Amino acid sequence: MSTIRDVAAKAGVHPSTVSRVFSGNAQISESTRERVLAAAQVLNFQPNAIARSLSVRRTKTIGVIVPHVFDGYFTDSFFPQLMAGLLEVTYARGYRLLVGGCNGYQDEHVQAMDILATRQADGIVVTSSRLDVDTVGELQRHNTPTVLIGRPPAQHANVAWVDADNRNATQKVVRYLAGLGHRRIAYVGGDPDSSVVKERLEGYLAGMNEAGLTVSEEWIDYGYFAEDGGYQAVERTRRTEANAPTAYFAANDLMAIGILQGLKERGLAVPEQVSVIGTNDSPEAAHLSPRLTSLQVPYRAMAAAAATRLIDAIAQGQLPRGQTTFESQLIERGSVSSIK
Amino acid sequence: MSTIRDVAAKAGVHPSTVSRVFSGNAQISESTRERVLAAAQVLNFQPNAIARSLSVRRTKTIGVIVPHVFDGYFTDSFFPQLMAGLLEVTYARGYRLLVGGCNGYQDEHVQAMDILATRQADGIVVTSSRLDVDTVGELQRHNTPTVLIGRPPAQHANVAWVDADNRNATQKVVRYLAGLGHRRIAYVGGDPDSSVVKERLEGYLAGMNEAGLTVSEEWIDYGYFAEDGGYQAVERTRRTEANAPTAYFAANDLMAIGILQGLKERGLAVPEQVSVIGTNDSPEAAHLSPRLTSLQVPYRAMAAAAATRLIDAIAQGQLPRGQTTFESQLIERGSVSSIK
DNA sequence: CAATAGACTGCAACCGATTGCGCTGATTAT
DNA sequence: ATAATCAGCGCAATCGGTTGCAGTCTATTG
Repeated sequence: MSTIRDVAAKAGVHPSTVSRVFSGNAQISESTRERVLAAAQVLNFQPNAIARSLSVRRTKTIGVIVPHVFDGYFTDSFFPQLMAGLLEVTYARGYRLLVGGCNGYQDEHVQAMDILATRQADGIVVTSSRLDVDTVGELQRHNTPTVLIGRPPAQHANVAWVDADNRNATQKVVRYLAGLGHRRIAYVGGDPDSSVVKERLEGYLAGMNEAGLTVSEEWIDYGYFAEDGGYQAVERTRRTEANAPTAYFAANDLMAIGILQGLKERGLAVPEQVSVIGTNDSPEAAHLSPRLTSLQVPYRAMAAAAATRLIDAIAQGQLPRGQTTFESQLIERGSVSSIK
Repeated sequence: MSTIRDVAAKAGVHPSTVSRVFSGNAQISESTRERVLAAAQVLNFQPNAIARSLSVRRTKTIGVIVPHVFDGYFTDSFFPQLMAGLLEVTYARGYRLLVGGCNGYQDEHVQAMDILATRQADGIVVTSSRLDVDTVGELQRHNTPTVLIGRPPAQHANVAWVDADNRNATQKVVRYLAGLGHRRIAYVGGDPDSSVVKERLEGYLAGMNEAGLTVSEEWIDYGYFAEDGGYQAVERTRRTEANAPTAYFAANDLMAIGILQGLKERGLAVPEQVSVIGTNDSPEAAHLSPRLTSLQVPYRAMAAAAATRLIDAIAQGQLPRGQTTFESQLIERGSVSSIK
């Protein structure tokens, strides 16, 4: 591989001139430009991005950590949409994505810090916020370009984030269900330590309250985002049939599928006897029977917005700011009906 | 951010000593090690990975290009499985993944070359091989660590690759269908310019031949991996009902879903009247009705193998070699029945 | 015609690590 | 007691670009 000095020698100029020719932003006479380009051509010269990064202290890369050990992570539609949104804008802006695995929330934090501390990326988007690991706090303390997908714990008021309207959307779902006459509505969340799940729970509680419904502890369960968790949630929520929910809201479609399955095995018809609403509008939702009504969260748009905000900030040499909430949309299909 | 020299100054040693302490592989007395570590501690020193990369000419990163403009790419289960497999091993080996978008096959080639030429990654895994863009050839010409997922065109015999047994698996599927009494079997491929699709077509032809069945041109169609393509494929393959296929094999589940839909609209019952087999065993396959029989291709394992082979080669400072074929497995569900 | 303003390009000091070589002092072998 | 060995560490060159500063040359202005 040839270097800038090889080209300089061949073209009879100083290396700095070659550099200027390739970085574009300098006054170079047409004749020397041509000579340099010709020399580069025959030497098959390509500037070394690593050397450039070292010099300009910019990598044109943004980092993202994915918890590769959670199988469901790749099955759920969140991940593909996240990547799609991220790539859409990184590509358009001439950036690339540095993706690292991690084996849990604690490690996500370690990996994120590592990527930034070692200057492998210009900024990072972090996708999970859990209350037990203060990733956000440390990221802030290090003054490092970060934008979250998902709202941070309250103590970090001025981090940049994009988020879905988890609380409101859930409240709306409950309102919708209550409007159809449902009085016993179950909330099946994912990981109870994640902030999304907490926000949704708040929305659920608010919605129940708004509708004048008292909630029974039995209706609140956690399926940890897995199909089996949804399945078990129906067992746990239906100990006494008199108090059993007539509607379920699940924090993703995988759990909703588990719920559908559990209901079916108990001989309960959906939507005639029990209604079910999932979240994420994953590809399979439209193909289940009954077709699953699902709360569509615009993850792709959120990811794109996050990347845009991050890259804008990096370009201007400052920390990202701003916080945007995206509206979710209920995709009504066939898994919900009213109570007569 | 502090540098190795800051630490050296504070610890009263030479920068090279600090370097040796951090890279681990050198004789350093316990006392100086401690002093250096202490100094690093208070200065919050983290070695700059970019500088290190420049010096050692290794980035601990492997590249992969994803065609982010194809919507279906993110909906299909190939992408998540690819990433899962790649991350699983890159993580374990202390590598990270550099992901770049691209807007088509030609651009995939450009991006791949760019990542390598500019030394942003130590190697690359390329996922598509089309005959009209000679990515593989150029990659080889540049002597750059590459492993393909998918078999390259015949002229590049000694590239490293992992692939599914596309030809054989398809032949087996046809044999299976023929064994059930089907005589008019359709093949609905994806992009006809991709080598996977060509291999599958060969397998299809071989299977038909083996079963002593003559194939009608009308049974071969291309849905370009999209649901709508599958839908249209049934229109095109059923011009004359007398010659209409009694079984469909689709190159992914998305197209199979389209086929299911098209069949339904024509009032054809699956599997009673027509059988359908998809490919990829995507999450929705198990939840369709009828539940879709699908050819499961072990993409995750293939990706993991590709990454392993690549990293092994990089670690030994040589080019990856070796070619492995993975067996696909037919997951039998409810969309196939025999012809009486 | 002298002075001044650009336009080009070279110089050299970085960016932040790594590493072969050599020196010093202590330990072990003879 | 001397020589040989080796652990431990410093020196300085190197990886491949970038960029502020200054010098040269040409063109323009008064």
